Amino acid sequence: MPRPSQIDEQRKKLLPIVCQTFSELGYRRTTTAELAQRCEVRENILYRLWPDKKAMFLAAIDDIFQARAEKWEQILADLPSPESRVERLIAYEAEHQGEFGFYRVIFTALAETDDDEMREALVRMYRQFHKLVSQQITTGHEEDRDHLTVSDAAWGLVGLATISNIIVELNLLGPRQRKQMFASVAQVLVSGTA
Amino acid sequence: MPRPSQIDEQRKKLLPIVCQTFSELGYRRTTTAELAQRCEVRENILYRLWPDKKAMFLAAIDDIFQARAEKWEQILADLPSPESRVERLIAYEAEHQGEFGFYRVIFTALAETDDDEMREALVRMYRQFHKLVSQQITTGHEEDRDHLTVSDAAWGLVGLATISNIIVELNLLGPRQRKQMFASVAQVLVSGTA
DNA sequence: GAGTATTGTGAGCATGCACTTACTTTAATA
DNA sequence: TATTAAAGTAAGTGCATGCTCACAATACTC
Repeated sequence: MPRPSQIDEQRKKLLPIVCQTFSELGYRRTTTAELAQRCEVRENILYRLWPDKKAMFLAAIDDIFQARAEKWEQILADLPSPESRVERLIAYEAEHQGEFGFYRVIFTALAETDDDEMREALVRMYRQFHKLVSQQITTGHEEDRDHLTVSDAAWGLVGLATISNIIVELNLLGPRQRKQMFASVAQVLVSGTA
Repeated sequence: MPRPSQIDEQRKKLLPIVCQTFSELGYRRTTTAELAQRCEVRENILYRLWPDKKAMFLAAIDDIFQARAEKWEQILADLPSPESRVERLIAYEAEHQGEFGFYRVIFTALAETDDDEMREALVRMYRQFHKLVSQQITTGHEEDRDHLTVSDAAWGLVGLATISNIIVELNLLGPRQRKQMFASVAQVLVSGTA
C-alpha cells in the first residue's frame, strides 16, 4: 500500500495564503504563478488541490466570510448582555473596516457575475451576511435619536444606492421589495438629517 | 494641405458604444477586439482615438457619470418646487437602479484600484456623486418618521458597510471621520427600526 | 525490502489579447 | 490636378498566463 494522501491537510494549510493573496490582488491580478510562489509549491500542486483557479477563489470567499462570522460570534460571546450587541458590532466594524481585504475580494467577484458559480457564491455570502445583520438588530432601540449631518446622510444614501445595485446585479430581492426597501431606508436617512 | 482630422468627432461618435460595452462586460472581459467589432472599425482605429484600453475605460467612466448627472438635472428641472426634490430623485433611483450598467463599471473599476489613474477617476466620481447627493438633502424634512423593518435596516447596514469599505479603499475620508460617519448612520438605521 | 501511490520538479503548450507595423486608399486643400 | 496627411486594411508580434505532462523522488504499507 502507498502512503496516505494528505490533500485535505494541505488544502487547509495553504488556504490562508490563498485568501491573503486574493485579498491583496483581487481575482484577475492574482496569477496561479503568484499563488504557487507564495505557497512555496509549484503551480502543479495547486491544481491537485483545486480543479482550477476559480475553485481556489471560491474557496477563499467562503473562508474569508467564515472568518468574519466567527469573529462576530467571538465578539458577541465576550458580551452576553442582550443589549448593546448591535452597538458592539457596529463599533467593531467601524474600527476594523477593510482590514481583511474582504471587500477587495467582493469587488473583484462582483466583476465576474457573468459566471454562474461566482454569482452563486456571492449570493450565498450576501444572504448569510444580511441574515447575520438582521438577527442582531433587536427591536426596542428607541433611545434619543441622533441627527445626521448632511454629509453623513449623503454617504448613507450612496451606500444604499450601492447595495441596491448589488441587489439588482445578484437578484437578491425582487424589484418590488427592492424599491420599497430603498425608499424606506432613504426616507429614514433623509428625515433623520439635522 | 490634407484633409482635416476628424478624431474628435469620431471619439464622440464611438464613445457611447464603448460605454455600452464596458457596462455590459466590465473592464477585463471587454477586449479591444470586441470594442472594435461593436464600433465597426479596426482595433487600429481605436488606438488612434485613445492611447490604450485604459484610456477608453476612463473616458467611459466619465461619460457614464456625466450622463447620470445630466439625467438628475433634467429631473429636477421638470420639478422646480423646492420641496420633495430629494424624494423625486430617490423615487427615480429606486425605479431605475442598475439600468445604465453604471455599477458594473464601478465594480470592475474597484477591482483595479492598484492603478493610480483608475483610482483617481473613481475618487473624482465618488466625490462628485456624494456632493450631488449632499446638495439635494435639504433640511427640514421632519414629517412623520416611518419605521424600518428589520430586513430593510439590515440592507441599509450592509450598504453602509459597503460604502465604508469603498471609502477606505479610495481614501475618501480620514479614519476618524469615516468611523464617525459609520456610527451615526448605523445608529439612525438601527434606532429607526420598528 | 518490495511495491505502490503520493509528492515534487521542470519544462512547455496553447491561447487570448493588448498593441503594432507596413501598406493602400481616400479626400481636402492649394 | 498635385500634394499630403488622414482614414482604412490586414496581418502579425510578443507576452502573460491558465493549465498540463512526463518523469523523478519519496515514504508509507505489507
